[in-house]
Amino acid sequence: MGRKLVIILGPTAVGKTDYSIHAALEAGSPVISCDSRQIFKEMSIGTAVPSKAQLASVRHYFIQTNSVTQLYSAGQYETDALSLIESLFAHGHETLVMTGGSCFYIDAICNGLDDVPQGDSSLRASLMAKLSSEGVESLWPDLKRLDPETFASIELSNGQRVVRALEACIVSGKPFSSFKKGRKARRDFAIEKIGLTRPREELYSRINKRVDIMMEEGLLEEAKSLLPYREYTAMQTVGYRELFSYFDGQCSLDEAVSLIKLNTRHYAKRQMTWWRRDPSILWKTIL
RNA sequence: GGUGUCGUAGCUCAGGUGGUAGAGCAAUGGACUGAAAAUCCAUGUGUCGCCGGUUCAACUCCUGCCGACACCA
Repeated sequence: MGRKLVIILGPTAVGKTDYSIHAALEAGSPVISCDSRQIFKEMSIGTAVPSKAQLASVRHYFIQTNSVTQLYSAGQYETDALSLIESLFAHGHETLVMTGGSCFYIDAICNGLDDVPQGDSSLRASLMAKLSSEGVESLWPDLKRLDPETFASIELSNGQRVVRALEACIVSGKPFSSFKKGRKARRDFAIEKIGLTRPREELYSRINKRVDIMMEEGLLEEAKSLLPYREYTAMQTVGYRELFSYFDGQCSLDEAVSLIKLNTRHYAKRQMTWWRRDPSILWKTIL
């Protein structure tokens, strides 16, 4: 048999951690995490990082290795994870287990991202400033001029997308769309996707319960200690932003907790929407 | 017991000189090429509390009843 990457995916709180540890032990593989938030060392309770015991049972990668103070991205993850995967295969592994719920990151590993230039932080900052003060519409003329193709194809009301496209056009002097190859990257290993799922009602009640447990475990204190970092993009994370607004006096603690549950449910729903269109996923219902 | 206000979508509430109703949130569906736990888009039929009356027509006006709240006893 050839080299194979098994990706265990599924909505938040479905039960990926336990499942992937078992799968990894069986395959003699470490667990390669594919989670855009568990990668940050500052957060642990709110991101449901694996427990110490779980981490001790199998070698994990990309768990709490980076700082929220440093921008991380799907592109960065693609590079980092691919090189790790290559080296693990080179050291004799035949099957590797990856797990996580970050759809875009998983996609980057499976299909690759095109090589699109990134704007520097000051360019992005100025575009973002214009976005928030004058609205998306104010960015349209520039995008239309620099990249009519993208202008015609993206959701123009999505400010983040417009800024991203515009920033690529400006730094490169070429249209954002010209960087898109329109074909998937080739990987020299097989990919098998296993999707974990549960009946929606049950998933939602697991989410609600997990948030209560997080609060018991001290999420409030953790969030308070992270207040100094709140401006970093990585802190735009469910479980923290709601508590930040509680600290600001914008809502009661109960309201903040309810909002965490709600936003987590919304997140799970978006994850399912993303994966629903992927026919290559082998779904397993956990009961 | 009396008086008053209210009773409209899962929730909070709009509305109409009488022509069977609409917002926010929730919920559901969707998008997604370096912020992705982010960001964005779409979808609103519900005995307008119940029974009767007036009317061509009542959720809207009127009688009564039930329920909630407030005040007075």
